[in-house]
Amino acid sequence: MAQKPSIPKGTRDFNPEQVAKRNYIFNTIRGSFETFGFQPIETPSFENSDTLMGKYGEEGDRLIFKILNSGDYLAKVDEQAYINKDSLKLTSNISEKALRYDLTVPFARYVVQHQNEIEFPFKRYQIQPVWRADRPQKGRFREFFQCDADVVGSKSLWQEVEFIQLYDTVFSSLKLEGVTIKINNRKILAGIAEVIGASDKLIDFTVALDKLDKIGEAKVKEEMRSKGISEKGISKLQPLFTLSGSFETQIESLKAILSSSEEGTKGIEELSFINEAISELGLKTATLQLDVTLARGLNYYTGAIFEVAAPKTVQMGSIGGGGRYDDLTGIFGLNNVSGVGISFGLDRIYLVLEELGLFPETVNKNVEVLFINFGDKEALFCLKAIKELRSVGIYTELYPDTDKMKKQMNHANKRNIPFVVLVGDEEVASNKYTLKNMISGEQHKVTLQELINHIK
RNA sequence: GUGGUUGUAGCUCAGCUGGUUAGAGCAUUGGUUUGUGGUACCAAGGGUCGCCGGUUCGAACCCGGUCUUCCACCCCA
Repeated sequence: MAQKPSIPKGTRDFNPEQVAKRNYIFNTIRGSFETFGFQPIETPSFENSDTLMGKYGEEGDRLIFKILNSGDYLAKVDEQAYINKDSLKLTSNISEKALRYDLTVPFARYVVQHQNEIEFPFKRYQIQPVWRADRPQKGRFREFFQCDADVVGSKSLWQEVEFIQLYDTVFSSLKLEGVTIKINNRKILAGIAEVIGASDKLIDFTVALDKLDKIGEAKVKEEMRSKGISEKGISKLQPLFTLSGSFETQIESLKAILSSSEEGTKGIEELSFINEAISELGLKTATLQLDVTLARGLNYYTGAIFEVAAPKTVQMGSIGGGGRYDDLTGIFGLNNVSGVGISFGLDRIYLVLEELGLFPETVNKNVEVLFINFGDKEALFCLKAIKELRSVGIYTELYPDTDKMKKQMNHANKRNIPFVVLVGDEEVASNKYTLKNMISGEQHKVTLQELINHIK
């Protein structure tokens, strides 16, 4: 045998059943997006590098797939950078394009580029693959789909409220009950950093805080110390580590901690507004939870931050995330256009639904009738009938070759086709069809009309 | 990027401390049954043991490298 072909690390092939299941998720999400008033757009798989670089933090830049320039790409390389093995500089010399890393930044670029055609506020959704040069592990791939819905051009907190409802609607439609929608606000994180005198270390501080439920209080403090946050500041954080109770009680505790920070207080007001609205409106199956440790690495968020956790019975990272970004289009030259959006991780949702057995039986619409092929004369006779069946929407196939009956029947069996039609000399002569039910084994001679009625 | 783990037939896996022609189940193909599938029985085909190199009289097994799998970290959907 020739050398076995393979696909790159972190990528996957999908068989017909998997595609059917993925489409089920896509269709459910798309349906919800559209009922909430979002319209679809698509953007290219790859963008100019400078559109993407620097938007996801240092770590993000490393995980962006760069596309090698075409032609003699070494010709334009900076000699000095080459000699010094200066990868950073060399990269910008030999690569000017990169695969998209998420859908939010390309969307911001789209908004700026098409600002004169767009009627604001603009609600768009986008379902496309993204690529990350990450090490694969459970639920982490190098190519995966994101399903994003964003609104730009409105600062209203009602958008945040609607996005929480949208999450709830989608997961309820997928019968995935018990998800937790975690919410936080960047202003609160900034406020806390301000209070403890670590405003300049906001990122380090939030990254450490984010790990609280994973590595525990002691190690979080340790990490903060190693990042240069003062002991005095860390001690001020103490109330945070013991924060618990309902959304409202947590809000009250935060108010006390953040009373001296204008920004922090603003964040609290925003969260309260959203929580009160959701309490009034109710959620179908999801739970809204305040999580002050929720940070998310993407550094373009400025207001609300969302993350969705799968039900506790499954071990899976977040299955969705999002937030508000006030300045994203500003980077591309369009100021004062605030955006907020959420994302669904299709591939992870798939794994969760699979693990919990939540895919409906009927995702895969199968062929219903297979006509056995006895020869060219009979096949032509069959195709006339097949034409009729198909015209009334019955999924029908003719076995293409005049193989042995046993083989043809076996084929129907393997593919779980429920009905088989046999047409030989006898049937052609009498203008009838022998219809066999593959499950019961029964068979009858019927007319074309009876055949259709029986199957429909 | 760091650390660990995995790779034997199409699939799931055996293969003792290195020792002759590498096995099983399922799947495939043919037959018992040339107008009847699922069951049964019989038979056959299919592997340079991920790849490259090394140690050895001898390597699926030991060593090094590389790719791949899965996991933890980093980070994240």
